[in-house]
Amino acid sequence: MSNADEQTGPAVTGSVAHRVPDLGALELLLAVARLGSLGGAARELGITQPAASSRIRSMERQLGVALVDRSPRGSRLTDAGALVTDWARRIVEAAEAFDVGAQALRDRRDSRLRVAASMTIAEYLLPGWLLALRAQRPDTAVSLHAGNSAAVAERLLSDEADLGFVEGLSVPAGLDSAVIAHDRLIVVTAPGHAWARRRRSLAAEELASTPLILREKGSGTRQVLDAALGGLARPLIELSSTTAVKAAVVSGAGPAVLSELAVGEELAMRRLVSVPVEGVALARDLRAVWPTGHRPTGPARDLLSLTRG
Amino acid sequence: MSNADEQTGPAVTGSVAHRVPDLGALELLLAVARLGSLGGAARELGITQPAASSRIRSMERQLGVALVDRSPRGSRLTDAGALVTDWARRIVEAAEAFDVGAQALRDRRDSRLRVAASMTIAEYLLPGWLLALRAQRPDTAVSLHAGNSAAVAERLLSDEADLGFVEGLSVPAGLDSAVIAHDRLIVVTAPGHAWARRRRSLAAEELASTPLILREKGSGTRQVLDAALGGLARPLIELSSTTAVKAAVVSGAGPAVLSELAVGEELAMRRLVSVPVEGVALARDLRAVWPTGHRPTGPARDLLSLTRG
DNA sequence: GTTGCTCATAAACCCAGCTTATGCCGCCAT
DNA sequence: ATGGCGGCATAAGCTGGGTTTATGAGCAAC
Repeated sequence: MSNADEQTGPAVTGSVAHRVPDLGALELLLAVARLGSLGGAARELGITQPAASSRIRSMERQLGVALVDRSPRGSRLTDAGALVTDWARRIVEAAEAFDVGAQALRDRRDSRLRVAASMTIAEYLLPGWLLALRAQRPDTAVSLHAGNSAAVAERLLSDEADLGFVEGLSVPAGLDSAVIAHDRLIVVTAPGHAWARRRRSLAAEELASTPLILREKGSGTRQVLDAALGGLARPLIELSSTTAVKAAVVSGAGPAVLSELAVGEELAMRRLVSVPVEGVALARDLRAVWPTGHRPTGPARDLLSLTRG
Repeated sequence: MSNADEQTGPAVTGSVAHRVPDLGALELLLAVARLGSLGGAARELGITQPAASSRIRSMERQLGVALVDRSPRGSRLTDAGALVTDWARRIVEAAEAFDVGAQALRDRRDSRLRVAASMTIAEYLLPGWLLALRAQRPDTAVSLHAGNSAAVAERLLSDEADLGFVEGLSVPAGLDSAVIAHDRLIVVTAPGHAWARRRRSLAAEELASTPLILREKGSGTRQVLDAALGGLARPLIELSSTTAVKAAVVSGAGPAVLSELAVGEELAMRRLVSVPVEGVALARDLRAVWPTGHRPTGPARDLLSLTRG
């Protein structure tokens, strides 16, 4: 009760935006870490040195932690500052992916490369590819449309797109394709779930007989799973987005089957655990596609070669 | 030459912060997506409806994309809006991890749980654990210090910390421990590297005879690698941070050996590719540690149980 | 000493985002 | 039909955080 300025919600709940420095400040911090000087970082970002100084200072005040050791001949990160900078880098990287994706979403007539992609690929893979493409060919303007396989095929065939990406079992008619990667559906649980401690693989029938958290019928993921199990997947709940499914699994509601792409980050952070399965064909190809005979050239070729390495 | 406001750098280079909506706007967008109404989202975030309306509108103007379909009885995301929202969610999640980590870094005397952790664990794993802990026990104040194994041990033994986390081959004297996860060093290359296409495992001597991008001698990762290879690791370059090593590998400079934790996200996004190796012991345990005899209780026990699931 | 780098402080300015106050539209229950 | 309610948009006015310019002070190398 010593604090009076708290009327809504319990404890520290509330928008995180007021507790996290804005992107400009985080970017500035990364520049300071890299260049070893406030003024240098300021120059790189096109602001003046006092602006940088004040911004770092207000960030330290906001966080309640000293981030940089200033000296008359440069600035170095404190130990806490190094850790904060690492966490900040993840935010900025996510922002870069957002940026390059959002730029591609904007309909521009001058696009030199028009891409059509399935939702999953557009969401998880494409931003990384576009960043790599921008690094190689900085002035390639890209436009992006996301949709299901049929929509991708339609855009390609009506010459509204130069290159497409689809995931799934079959290639739409009229298109040539190249496999660029493999995706697997994997069984995931919260780290606390009994399956998380298994050492032996799960048998197919065990998976089929256990109620799972699933996407609604008709979703791509659900189709592949049902096909692999023979139409038997038993729902514990059905949810309408991959995000909702992930949240339910993390909260311990039960196991789910999701694309490796969708849960890669959660697995890396150990928020989810993957359970080995045997005897079920849960692999599917990710393919680049283009109209039959029209081999990608120019920017499309550049992007294609990036996706395959 | 049609643009006059361009004096430094080529093309669209420059701080991403001006091209990406700020965290508050992204959080608002997520709330709109979840609640299906601008006003509802505004209420949840504690602002007025016109503020939300104006903010979404200016975000749409900034991105040049319509995000929300407004109707007199609610708002739904457009297709592009759904994609943008997915990308935005990654930024906000990174910001939440930043927030919970930064709060723990602040030295607070009233902390009910004092944690000491190695850098790698503090950077990659701890924010997730702290978020889970906050979800379970919202009013547990946590403080965090990061350092090497010896520093962690010292803080525990001098009763400046209640629970520690270390990675490495041995447990410091005077501490009890529990293995909470396993980490492996893995060989990674850019997707374009020759090794990325290998199907057969790499032999130990092949790894030892190839120049690698390495952390400097004395780093934990380097020690484990040298031990596993018998002190033979041959440097192509030596860099002083994991981040720098990753950047070098992504840019195609050569292969490196890094902790699975450090590259998990890059692998998921296919920015890096892992190369299987055989005959080399690159595994190490991640351990929770505490002073011998003093089994963790209270908040420390809560956190410990989260880390093991 | 002088030059050149570093960072800090102070004062003035500007704009993004906020609130309050209003209006319009469509649905639903009376 | 006719309120009433919930949803969104517009307009006007305020505030504060981040910016710039201008200046000062510490330390190093010449």
